[in-house]
Parts: sequence; C-alpha cells; structure tokens
Amino acid sequence: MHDIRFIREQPEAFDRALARRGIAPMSKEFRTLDEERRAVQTERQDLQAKRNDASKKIGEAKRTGANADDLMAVVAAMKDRLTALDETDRRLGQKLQDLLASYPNILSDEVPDGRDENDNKEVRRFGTPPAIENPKEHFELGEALGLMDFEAAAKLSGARFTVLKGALARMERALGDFMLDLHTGEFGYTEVSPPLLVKDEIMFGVGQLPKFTDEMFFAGRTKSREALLREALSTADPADIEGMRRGEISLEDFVASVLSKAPTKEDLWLITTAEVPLTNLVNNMIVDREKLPMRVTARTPCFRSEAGASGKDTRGMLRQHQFYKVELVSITAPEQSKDEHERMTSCAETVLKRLELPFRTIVLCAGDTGFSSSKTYDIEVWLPGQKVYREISSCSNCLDFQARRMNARCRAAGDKQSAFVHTLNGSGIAIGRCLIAVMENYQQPDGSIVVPSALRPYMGGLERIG
RNA sequence: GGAGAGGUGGCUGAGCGGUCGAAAGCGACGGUCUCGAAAACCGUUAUAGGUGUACGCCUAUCAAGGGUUCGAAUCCCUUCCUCUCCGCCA
Repeated sequence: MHDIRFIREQPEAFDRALARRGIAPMSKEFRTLDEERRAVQTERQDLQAKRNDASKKIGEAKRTGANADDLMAVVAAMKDRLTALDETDRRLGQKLQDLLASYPNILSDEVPDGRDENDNKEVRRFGTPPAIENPKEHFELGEALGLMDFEAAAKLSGARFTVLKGALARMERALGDFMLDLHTGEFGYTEVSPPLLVKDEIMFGVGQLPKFTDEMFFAGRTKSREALLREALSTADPADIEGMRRGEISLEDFVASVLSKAPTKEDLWLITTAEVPLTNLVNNMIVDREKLPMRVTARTPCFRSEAGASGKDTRGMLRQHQFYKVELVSITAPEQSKDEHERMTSCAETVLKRLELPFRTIVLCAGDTGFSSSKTYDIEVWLPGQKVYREISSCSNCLDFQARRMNARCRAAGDKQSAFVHTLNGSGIAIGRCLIAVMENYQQPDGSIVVPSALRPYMGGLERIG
C-alpha cells in the first residue's frame, strides 16, 4: 500500500519507482483522483458543519418551545446535496484505496536493475560443492531407501504431495526442531504456534490479497449447492426477479446481477507461509517503540497451489502443495529495518552453515523482487543431483508497505506522533528443501545418507540412514 | 448446531434521541509541597483526515458496515467478535 501524500509531494519519484518494475507512470492519475476527492471532501465537511450547527440550534429551540421550522427547512434543503456528496466521497475514497493497494512496493536503491532471475546478483558464497561421483537426486535416494513414497501420496492427494516414512520423516521433524532451537536459543526469536487458517483481511495485510488468489488454497466449509443458491437468491432485487418472469431480463443477466450482489463473505484461507499470521500479529495495533524490534518464529505447514508452475519441478518433493517451513518475522521501528534485514539473512544462513551445506546468497533484481518487498535476499543451497543452486530461503524487507495495509504503528513512550512499523520476513529455512539438500549433499556411494552432526542430537544419535 | 447476554477512551465503568469526544474512578504525565521521595492538592490525558502562513478552525470515530431522523453512543438492519448454558466433538 502506498502513501498518497508521498505521491502528492513527489510524483516523479513515484513514477521512477514504478518504472524500475516496468510499470507505466501513474502519478498523474493518482493526483487527479486525490484532488477530486479532497474537493468533494471539503465541500462535504463544510456542509456537515452547517448541518451540525443548525441541528444544534433546532435542539435549543425545541427545548425552549420556540418554532424551528425555518431552521429545519434549511437543513432539509441541503439534504440531497449532502447525500450525493457522501456517496461520491465514499466511492472516490474506495477507488483511491484500491488503487493505492494495487501497485508493488518501491524498490530500495540497492536493488540491481534487471528483468528476471538471470539478472540477480550474487553477494556471497559459503562452502564448496562436495565431489560426488554420479550423484543421485533426492527422490532416487528416498525411494531406494523405501522412506519416500510418491505413489501413496498420489493416491491420497494427487500430484505434488509426498509421504515420508521412518528416518526421513524423523529428519524432517529434527530439522524443524534444530532450526527453532537455533533461532530462539541464539538469535532471540520468540517461538509462536499460530493458526494455519486466516481471514481475508489478514491475507490482504501482507499483500497476498486481492491480487494473488491463484496461489492460495481456500478452506471452505461444505454447504449444499441448494443452500448456496438460496443464499444468493435471497439478495436478488425483486425488480429483477419480476423482470425475468416477464421475460424482460435474460436468465444470464439475472444470474450475473444476483451474483454481483451475493454475499462475498469467504470462509478461511490456508496460509502460504507463516509470514501471514506472524506479521499480522501487529495488525491494527500501536506497539510500544521500546518493544521493537519484535522477533518471532514459527514452524508451520505452508499451502500453495503452484498454479503458475505447471510442469516445473514435477519430480520429487522440491515443489509441493504442502511443505513445512520455519519462518522468521521481525517488526521494527523504521530506522531499524535495514540492519535487521542483514541480521535476519545471516540467521537463515547460519542454519546452512551449521548443517555444513554449501550455499550462495543473492540479491534479487528489480524484476524478480516480490510485490510487497523493497529488497530481497535469496539463499540458494547446492543440490548435487541437479548440480545447481536452488532457492531455500527468501528474506525480504517490506518497509512500511505491509504496515500501511495492516495499520500497524509504533510510538515511543511520551511521544505524540506514531509511525508505521517496518516488517521483515525470511525463511529460516524451508524444511522440505533442506531435507532434500541434506540427502543429496550427504549421500554415500551405497545410497545411504550420513546425518549431519548438528542434527544427530535431534535424531537420537543416529549417524546414518540406510 | 440450539438458547441467552454483551462489545463505550490506556483500564474499570456510567450514559440509552439534542448542549456527549463522552460522567466517575484507576492509571499515566506536569506542577505545588519536600533535602529527596511518599501522601495530599491543582492541572493535563484519544486517533485519523481536511483546511489555513499561523494561536487555530472543521469533519469523522462509543466493535464494523448500512439505515431511520433536522439531529444517533443511544432506535432499526447486517456482519464480526466475546461470554454463559445445552448439544456434539480431538
């Protein structure tokens, strides 16, 4: 969500920011709409002031028993205009809000120009890829061990699901435990166990709604088609029903009209990441400045439809509809977010260092940076089976972009002025992909997998799988 | 799922058609007093937006959104949330 005052005061800067994302200039439209709305608002408020004044006098007159007919006539005369202004103000205000919420965040100056992932810049590298002869991919290793079952998963849920068994199921659990212990024990994050189903406004707060419904799963409660139909019909305009009966309105138009007015209340969305509930912990709050930065972490399942990735990564468990991830979220005061972003990224990197997995960290270019983010580091882990670095963590500084959508502020004790907080989120890290990385990097010629020493305490001392 | 009771400022809690952005108490902050503190006393005590160079003025907000009315915290409708009892349930 953008700040209309920023656009009003620095229209060129706003247009330049859009240009970096490959979006045509919009400041003119914003300013026209803004001026129109403020004109309406001013007239409306003046009229309201007059009405309030007259109403007050009517009250006094009635109390003393005097005649108030003249005054009442004055108020009645402005009624139509006022109603029209109310409506216009509401409409323009909504239009402005929707427009402000539909453009991506302004990129940091530190983000390199570029169109897509090919233009991302490496910032550092850790470890060296192990020399493995004829390395296998994780699904080959897992299936051979009998601990990874894609057929069973397909039977239960279709494509893009996995059944893990035995030591691999345990390793998944161990990885999450290890990460949570690291972040809470050494980096000061507070562990949270949040809801996995959330409301519309919560998805809006992090920028997931209204634009990205395709990526999400929806948790609707079952209702019969009849009930749904009756519910929709109950909102139909009687004039439309009559019109359709007389054949003046086609069935198609009638249905369209009913649906446009039908209740839009949704049930709940499955979270795509724990960022959603964790960031929204401060939704619609004014937080004490002294309590910032606030650092929280959670291990949760994540649910993604992967609608835009058909055909990509279909083998194995690299890209799933459901996977576990440990998420890091920081809520900071505005001046803290830049340092916090570096700190958070290093917290995520530490996970890979402790597991002794080779990785590199890149900064995403303008064209590859997500909607809500102003700057994003991706951490990519080495996968010997594919011989490439693959994304395993993404750490973003959203500045006040999400805070505006959520109305999340902070205020120092004794201060009058409040400010929007800054929000940051990062994977710390994706558990499913981490499991893959461990399997492939620690694979042995006989198909067994050595357990990284950092993980052994979490697996009852087990040193090798298979 | 059924029945009922509610949602008022940082908190407790009055108000139930007019002068109410809202009594009172608590808390917090400032002052008097004191060597200092406590007590006592006096005072201050929301947020957002519009508008003007400016002390300022105006608008909105008593869960949210509509409506009735000259006028709504107060009346009506819808939604959300909380609590109590019953049923069901890991």
